[in-house]
Amino acid sequence: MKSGPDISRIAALVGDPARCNMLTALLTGRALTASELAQEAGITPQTASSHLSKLEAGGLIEPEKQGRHRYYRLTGPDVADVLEGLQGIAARAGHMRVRTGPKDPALRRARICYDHLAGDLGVQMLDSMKSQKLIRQSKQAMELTGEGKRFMAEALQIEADTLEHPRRPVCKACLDWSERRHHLAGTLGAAMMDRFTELKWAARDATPGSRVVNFSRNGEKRFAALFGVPE
Amino acid sequence: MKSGPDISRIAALVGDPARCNMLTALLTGRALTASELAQEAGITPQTASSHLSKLEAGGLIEPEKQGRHRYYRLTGPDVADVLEGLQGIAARAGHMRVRTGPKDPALRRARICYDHLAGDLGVQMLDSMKSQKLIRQSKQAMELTGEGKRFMAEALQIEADTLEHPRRPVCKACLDWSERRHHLAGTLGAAMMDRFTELKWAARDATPGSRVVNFSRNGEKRFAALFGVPE
DNA sequence: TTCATAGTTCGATGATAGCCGAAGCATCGA
DNA sequence: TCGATGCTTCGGCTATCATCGAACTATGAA
Repeated sequence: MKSGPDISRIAALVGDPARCNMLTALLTGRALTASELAQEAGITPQTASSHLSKLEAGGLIEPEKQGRHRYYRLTGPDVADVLEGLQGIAARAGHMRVRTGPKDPALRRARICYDHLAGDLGVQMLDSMKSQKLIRQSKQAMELTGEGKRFMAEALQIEADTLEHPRRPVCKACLDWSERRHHLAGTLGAAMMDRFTELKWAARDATPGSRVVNFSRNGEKRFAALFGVPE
Repeated sequence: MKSGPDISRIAALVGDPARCNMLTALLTGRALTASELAQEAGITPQTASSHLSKLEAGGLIEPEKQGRHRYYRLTGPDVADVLEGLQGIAARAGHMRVRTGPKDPALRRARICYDHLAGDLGVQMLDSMKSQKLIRQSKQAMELTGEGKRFMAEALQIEADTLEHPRRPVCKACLDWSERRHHLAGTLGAAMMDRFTELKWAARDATPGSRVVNFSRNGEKRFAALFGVPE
């Protein structure tokens, strides 16, 4: 009888317009930062923070800490299913709604994430390194394989021994801003980006504050020879 | 940007504990009256009425008027899907909840609905009559087929001509209280119940106010020979 | 170290909405 | 025609909760 609060609590979380805007923004599969979600919902960061902790407590989203950012994503496909089911009912009952499309193609292609490569090309690189068995991922940790160490030495003149650092892992999965998947961070990720720059395969955009990375024609070709091309 | 209220409105409908209790009560597939839903939610009929009109406006439930009762059911399987999806998420995030089982088996078996047969046997009868092509259902209206008229005359000594009435249809689908499906009302439904009583196949329970209909052993056998048995 | 940015916590405010009592319709039974 | 029952509408009360300003913590950059 009095055993009220269960499914209605979850539904009430989705029932607030601000939270709902956040969730539908996450429905694309991309993980977004708290600030981005606040902007998406049209509310201040304080309010957003409150909403986000409620959504997390309700098990609808989960955070991934990334430096001073906090990326949020949906906890699973079942959450997305429910949201899409609600969309279907809402469409039947009244007004539709169109989601805003993807933004800024330049940033999505290749950009700097602190000191390593991110964007489509960054994700592609990590994917390729995994399928080539240059990197082995076990549980939380990632590490270079013997094959991987040889590859780095031959193809990019990077000696694995020089990468060790007391407070920073060699390999680290870093959540990508434009994709839902990870790219490669850590000292290896930084060293590879450095090498790309030295080899004049790529260069950071001249515009101050821009995170865009421009690949040369030759650089893109060499990159593709090692790691393939996205899509 | 400001195009806020759509899917969150639907979710907010489910988000209220009282409304949510109503919806989960309807999740069994049975249609329930406004009063029953009020009791299920633990609120007064006034409050329930307000909730029900909101749920109806949101396209989650639809009413079927039945005399002075108002039966509500979920509008479709997609609504049930969303509710079950929410249950899954809620179960993952916290406490489960067990639904109350079915009630009062005697009433569910066979009972009087105004003047005709309802319950498992009533639903079974209409189902059987449809599959035997004794009744044809087109759009809203139902009518006896030629085959059906012969059947009534031979098996139950009911002449179809005598059933016509200026303000009441011969055949009418009536929503069953215990099942989600319809049984047969109208002058035909009433005439058949009368005949069952005359033939001593069945009798209304002696308890004052009781709606239970008791079938004799012989009556149940004869009934089953014509219309089969439920389940 | 110092500054800037991302994010959180706290407290006060204000609006939304659930709730029930009382009264009004509608339908059924006699 | 006259109650009785199921359901709805109206009005007022109250509590919940979203919102934001201000202040605080943590991480990265110079």
